[in-house]
Amino acid sequence: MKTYDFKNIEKKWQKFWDDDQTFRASKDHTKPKFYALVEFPYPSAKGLHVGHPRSYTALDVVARKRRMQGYNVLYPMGWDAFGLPTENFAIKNHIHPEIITRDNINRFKNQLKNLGLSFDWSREISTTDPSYYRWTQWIFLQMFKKGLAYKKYMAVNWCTSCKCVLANEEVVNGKCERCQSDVVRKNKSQWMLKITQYADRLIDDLDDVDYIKPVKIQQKNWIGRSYGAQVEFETTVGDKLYVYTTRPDTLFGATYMVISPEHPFIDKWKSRIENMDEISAYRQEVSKKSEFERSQISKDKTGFKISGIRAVNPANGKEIPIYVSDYVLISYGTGAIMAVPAHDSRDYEFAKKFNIEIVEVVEGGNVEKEAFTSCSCGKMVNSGFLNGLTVKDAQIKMIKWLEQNKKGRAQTNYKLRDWVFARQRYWGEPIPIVYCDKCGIVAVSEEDLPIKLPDITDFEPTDDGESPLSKIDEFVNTKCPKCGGEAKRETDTMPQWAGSSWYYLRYCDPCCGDAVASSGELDYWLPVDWYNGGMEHTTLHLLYSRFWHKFLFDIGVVSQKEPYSKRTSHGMILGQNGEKMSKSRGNVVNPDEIVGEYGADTTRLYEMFMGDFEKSAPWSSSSIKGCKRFLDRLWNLQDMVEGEEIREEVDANLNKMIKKVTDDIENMKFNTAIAAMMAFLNEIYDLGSITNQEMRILLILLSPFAPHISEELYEIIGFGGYVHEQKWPDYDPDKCKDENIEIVLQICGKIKSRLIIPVDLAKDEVLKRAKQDKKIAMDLREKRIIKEIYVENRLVNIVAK
RNA sequence: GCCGAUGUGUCGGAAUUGGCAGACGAGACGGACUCAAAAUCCGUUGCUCGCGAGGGCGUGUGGGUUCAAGUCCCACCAUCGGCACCA
Repeated sequence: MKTYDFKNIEKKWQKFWDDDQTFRASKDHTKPKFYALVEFPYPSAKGLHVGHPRSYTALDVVARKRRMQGYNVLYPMGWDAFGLPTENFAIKNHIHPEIITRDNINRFKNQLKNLGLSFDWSREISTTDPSYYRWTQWIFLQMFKKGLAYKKYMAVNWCTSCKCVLANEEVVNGKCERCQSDVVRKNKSQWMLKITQYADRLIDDLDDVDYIKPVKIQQKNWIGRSYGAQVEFETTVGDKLYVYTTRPDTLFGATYMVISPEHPFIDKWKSRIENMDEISAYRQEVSKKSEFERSQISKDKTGFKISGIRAVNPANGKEIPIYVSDYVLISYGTGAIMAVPAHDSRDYEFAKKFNIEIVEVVEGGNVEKEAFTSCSCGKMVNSGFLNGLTVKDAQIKMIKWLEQNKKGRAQTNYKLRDWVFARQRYWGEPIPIVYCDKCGIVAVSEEDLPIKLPDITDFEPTDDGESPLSKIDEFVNTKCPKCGGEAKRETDTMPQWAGSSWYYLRYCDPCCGDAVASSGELDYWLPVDWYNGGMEHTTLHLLYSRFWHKFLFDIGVVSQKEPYSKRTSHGMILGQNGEKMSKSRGNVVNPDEIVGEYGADTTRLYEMFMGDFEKSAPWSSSSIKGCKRFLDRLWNLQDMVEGEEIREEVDANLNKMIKKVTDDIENMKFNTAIAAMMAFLNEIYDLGSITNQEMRILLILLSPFAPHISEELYEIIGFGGYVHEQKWPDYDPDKCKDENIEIVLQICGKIKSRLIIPVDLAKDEVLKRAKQDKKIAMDLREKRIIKEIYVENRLVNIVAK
């Protein structure tokens, strides 16, 4: 027997699979399909992280198993390669991002190939490829034509040191993610995508997909739909103020109003505001604060009362004061609120500080001490025609009253904001838009796509935060597609989330030249059957791509409402010390070293065995040895093969193992599937030998996890053919049962003895035998039996006094 | 503050969904082989009392339901993740 030379064995099979194109998805559309997808990586300079293979191996196991079960499997891989880190590296080292990207991709690809993942490399894509981003731009154009892409003058995050605009996700605790300097708000005209138009569908269609619960909950919370009412308040200047409230039932308790410092009402009526100096100073002060500072000082409420103007509570006609305070946000609802201090803790705090009247309208709490915010109990008081009603009934009645009296209406609101879809950066997809003095904002014509990134050498953004593209005259100056006159190109590029919003479509038909993908391929492969990825993408990538898909559904590009029918998530791999892996903590594990030392099969096996797939787990450099040992023991089995057929004494456990492994893979219980195979191997070692058929089945079951060693042993033992072409074994449910089983005998729930009985023995007979047991009989001698419980094939419990 | 997840030996983790807690792996300890070490193989390994047969305790804490609770209910504590003045 040769030693287990995993290095050469793994190289040999990786080359074979490559040459043979073993894992190429078939064009045969008559076969049942299975589309498995993992999030394509950002090819960073750091190389592969041990976390990547966890997700990739998991779906690789599923994909390999499904192929053996007769499915036409699509398991593709590609590169989400536009983005900041590459661009920053380019600026620093004066290397073109394209070159950096190419090198990083090569490195990543090499690392992935070393793991023996069964990707269909013939469908490899990169978001930075012009033939790919042509269609990213095309989708943007369709959105623009449908009014879903629009420009808006708005506050953006501005890094004072980098002199550039940052995305929200690039701002950490009010500081620039890269240089740690302060981020302030700056007004700028930005491209936006109207994701809010899809808010309802993005929530409601979650009912039709199989996503793990936390993902659905997080998306729902992020979209933040709430039901309430818009209410009209008259003011003493004759103008109206509108508010949004989820508690119209408490309208009688509204003792003041608050408008946000940015509210246009202030400027409109500044001549009537007697303390405008005070208000202006306050607005100035607030505008200087960053969003971060504004949320940090949330405990202490600030603000000023507007003198000279008062509002009228529409429910009771009482005049109430209007305040300006930054605890009211201009970006949510109407930028103005009706304050009900008795039943809202923020209003309560504000009212206490400014000595405003607090009127209880729902009884059940103690409004002397704190706001009573529960709306599940209590009756209405001090509320005119609502008195005595429950909160629920009062809400319905108040909305009806508002509508009848034309003072308001039912209204639904969302926390979700439109998507800021522009970056003043080089390394992204150019936004295919032209500005013409005559025609305004004009879409580039579709035949001119892709608008390619010009080849430049200076990637620094300009001092005023414009994209580096704005410095390239040949790029900027163009002709208007409409009138043919002089025009200028948009120089902003798309955010990194653009390319990843539709990549799963491109895999279906990666070379298609006249559409995102041909409809025949899309109809066959979609939806993605199983998509695994990180929880951190739940409210960004996953939501964005669902939005794009729904848009593409609306314009007839795809014929399914949802892109992914199943979404799962892997837990993070932590460092040995249980902390998140990072360079600064010095606990990073390099996958190349692990593969070099133990081999790809052991690495794959360990990543699947280390714990519950959905939970995070710390890396252990000693535990991985157990997986290596298991493969060594498997390797040594080749000398223990004797006999042909499955032995009777092994049959039951073999069938149990097949069932366990088959079910566990589908349920992502990879750790227990491996444990079952380890237990089987231990049993074989106890017996001292294994037969051909037993070995064959063991190798087939193990092959999705450890494909190289499985192929090699399959060849060495000489079964003929390759393990990956074998049919996945079935199990016989009848054989999974043992003939005799041990049951537990309890008295009053305490285990007293055990008994071996034939399986499925009748209850009466079991109880009879149980009572004949020496210990049980002894124990029962002085007692009276009250109850006898028999749980089939499991236990007997006799309750006696 | 709100939402979500988690809490089981020395460690990673199992437990057919209410039915033998600790599968499988790691580590540790003992033994075999070896001049020796590594590797390998064979044992032991939740805590505790007892020489022993055997007993008691045990799934974050406190209560409850049940013949039976890691699993269900109530209250609390801790850790992690997300959101955070969203009216």
